[in-house]
Amino acid sequence: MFMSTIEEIAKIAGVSASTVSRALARNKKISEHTIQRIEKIANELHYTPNLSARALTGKGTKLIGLIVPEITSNHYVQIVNRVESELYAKGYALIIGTTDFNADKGLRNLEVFIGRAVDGIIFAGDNLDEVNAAAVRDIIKTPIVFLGSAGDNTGHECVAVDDAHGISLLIRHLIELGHKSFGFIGEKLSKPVRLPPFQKALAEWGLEYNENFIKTDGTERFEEGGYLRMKELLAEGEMPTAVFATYDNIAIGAMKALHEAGLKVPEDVSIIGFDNIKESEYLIPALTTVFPPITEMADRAVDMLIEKIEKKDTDKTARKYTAAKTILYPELVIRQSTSVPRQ
Amino acid sequence: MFMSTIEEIAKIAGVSASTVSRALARNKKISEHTIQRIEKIANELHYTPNLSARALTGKGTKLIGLIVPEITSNHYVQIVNRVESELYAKGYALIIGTTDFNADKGLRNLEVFIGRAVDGIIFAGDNLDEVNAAAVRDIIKTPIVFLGSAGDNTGHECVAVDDAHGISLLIRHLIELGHKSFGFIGEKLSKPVRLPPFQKALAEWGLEYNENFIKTDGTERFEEGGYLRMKELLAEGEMPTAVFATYDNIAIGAMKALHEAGLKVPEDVSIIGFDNIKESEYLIPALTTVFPPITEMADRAVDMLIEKIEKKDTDKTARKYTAAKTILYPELVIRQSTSVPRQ
DNA sequence: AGAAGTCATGCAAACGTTTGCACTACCGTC
DNA sequence: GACGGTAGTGCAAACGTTTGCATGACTTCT
Repeated sequence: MFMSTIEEIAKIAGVSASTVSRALARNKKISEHTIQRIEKIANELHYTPNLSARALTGKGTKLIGLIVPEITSNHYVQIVNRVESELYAKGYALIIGTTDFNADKGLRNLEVFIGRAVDGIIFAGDNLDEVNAAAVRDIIKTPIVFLGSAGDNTGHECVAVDDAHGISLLIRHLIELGHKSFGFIGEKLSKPVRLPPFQKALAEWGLEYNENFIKTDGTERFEEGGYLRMKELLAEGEMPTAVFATYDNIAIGAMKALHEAGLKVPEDVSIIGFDNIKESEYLIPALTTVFPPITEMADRAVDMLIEKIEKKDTDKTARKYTAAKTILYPELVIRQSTSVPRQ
Repeated sequence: MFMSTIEEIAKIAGVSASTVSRALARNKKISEHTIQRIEKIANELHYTPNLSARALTGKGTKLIGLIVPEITSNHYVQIVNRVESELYAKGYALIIGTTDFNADKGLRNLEVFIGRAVDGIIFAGDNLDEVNAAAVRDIIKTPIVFLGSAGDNTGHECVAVDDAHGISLLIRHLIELGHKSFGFIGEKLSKPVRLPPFQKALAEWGLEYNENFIKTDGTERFEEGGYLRMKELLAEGEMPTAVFATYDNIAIGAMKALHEAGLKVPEDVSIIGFDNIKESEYLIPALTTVFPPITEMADRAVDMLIEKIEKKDTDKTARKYTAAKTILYPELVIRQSTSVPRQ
């Protein structure tokens, strides 16, 4: 039932395999009558083309590879989710791989995907340099688009969100409320993308940057990291009046630590997260957070990739990289976890 | 660089393609010396076998399809995550599809996967009947294992978690604390799997089952659904002393509603969730919840599938279905959202 | 009526791999 | 020195598609 071949259809229809192939592709050279007949048979047989065979003839696999650092955080879940549904709608299937923030694994994934003859690749990661992207671009014939933060400037085709913009929004909000001392919890990364803009924003407002208020260790374990780092901050005595957690999930842990210490959010300490995960609105207090346009990011990446694939399909000659870089901007969602500082 | 063929290697090595193929498979008929030489060349060329071609010869694609209802809830995220990493370790790649709880889409996914010649399929979903699993089993030659709740008894190869057991654990816990009236929020499903065991558990303890305390509408939107349903309960006046939310995310919304109504958890109302998402431990109060062994579920499913694939590989003759059904049991994680009822 | 054109279809090669079979050398044996 | 064995390798077919080219049957024009 499942898994019949073009040959079988041909036999039943009393025509040759080529005719079936063309009929199914609605090639104009085949008579309407034959097309109808063949389509009917194909349906009855639950015919699905063998994509491996098709791939071999250079017609593409309708397979897209998506590489993400990990898929348990809300951020990447949303991306995977959106990319999958967009791709499905366009008739592509999604194959995914994770890098665990590891450059080698990223490269291996790339090789694996290429061996599987994917039609295109979306490489997501805050840290585009994880893989030596420049090299990759030159080596790979498969269309690829990068998806990440706006930090890099390596000139690849990519869609990125400007974290720095979100962070300056958040600092401005805090400053307007009257805050003067700021903490930072999160982002223990080989190449941090949120800490530098944080420092820069502070500097722009002529604000003091207190090294002691920056906590990065162990924050790759989100809730736990946030909890532990906030406890550490608490133990050291001097406290900032506002703390920026680089992910909402870190903020959750941090708020727990504050609660246990008998401190109130936002009265004693204001907290801001990043991501706007779906739980944030329902936290107590509801979390003020930076909201990157994930859906749009995913859509753009998919569109760019598909366009690239189909363009490549037509003019196989020159594969020029019109290295387009789409930058998207996050918004600030103000809720109850921020207020004017005490006193 | 990437994407060289066996032919090219053969040319460089001065041997035939078949020799290269065998050398790369470490076939004993090829001299050790030749193997070394060919492997060296293959490495230099970054050779990756074209899996489409290999698939065509019946050697399998090393591709596994995973079908889930959706991938934004914590439960399925964890499953996808674990399945992916297990599979990666075993040299397989993962292709995923979502059904959106829709039987047709499930079937289409199945067809698509088969057309892509996946080596095996994991079909996850609380509701195994979404797809007429019995029919599927007979039709499909591709190894498949189901992953879901223990509700069904259609006799497929599957790994399931016994939700009912978790629910009886939870009811017992509540009863031991002294609760007498129980609410239920969640699960607007074509075939509910948690409500019946809930009712059954109540009956077993000779407890009254109050229809007014069961709220299911709109709970497919987790936080929001929980929030709205709890508000509804609150508005109706009479309140249970304990409420079971079928997902932790629903519990989060419910707790928010209670908070806004000025009610305290657990003093005024005890709340229990289901899933043990990573945020639960850090909620205020930390959430008591039923914890299904997701990691183990995923591992078992992968193991069963791979075993099935490789067994099928050896004895191609009989493909007998030793329809094994593995049942796993959830635990109850007791935290701060449950306590003795007031008065 | 024959040439030229159109339309529908078939043939066969190609894509990259695996594998049964055949072949060559070389070895040791009697 | 002919025979069988074995180790190493090549040939060619097969997997299911797609597609350029060839073919054959009509139609239409002159």
